[in-house]
Amino acid sequence: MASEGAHFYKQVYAVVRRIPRGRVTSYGRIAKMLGRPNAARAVGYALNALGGKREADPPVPWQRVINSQGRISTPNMDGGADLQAALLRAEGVAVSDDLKVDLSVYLWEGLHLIEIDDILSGRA
DNA sequence: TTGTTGACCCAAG
DNA sequence: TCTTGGGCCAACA
Repeated sequence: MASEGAHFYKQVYAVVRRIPRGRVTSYGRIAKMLGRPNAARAVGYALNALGGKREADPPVPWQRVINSQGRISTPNMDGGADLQAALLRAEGVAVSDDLKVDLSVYLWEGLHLIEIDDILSGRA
């Protein structure tokens, strides 16, 4: 594979970038894709680091990542949660007043670990 | 190396 | 629906 030099962060970002517009997925789901079914916290940590800049280069659609309850867990500070809801709505995702998304409709199943490897190899 | 923290997940009550 | 408690992982001091 493309060397394990790729850190967990990179893998997380790679997967998040593959989330189709108008779809959402959960932290745990991403973690499972990376072969770490219980590393949801680490995923959140990665996105938290990204949140500091709000956008990275290349950009990461972090707004499409929510918790398994279909609820936006982004900190309200800096209007993060509100911004996320707005961005999702702009993509056609229905977000309730409680910042909840119907996963039965918008959930993105995700990729398989083997596909992740392909992406990290640069052949997306 | 240890302890703490975090945009989590799951099961119970 | 909300609150607890336990657990797993990665980054940081």
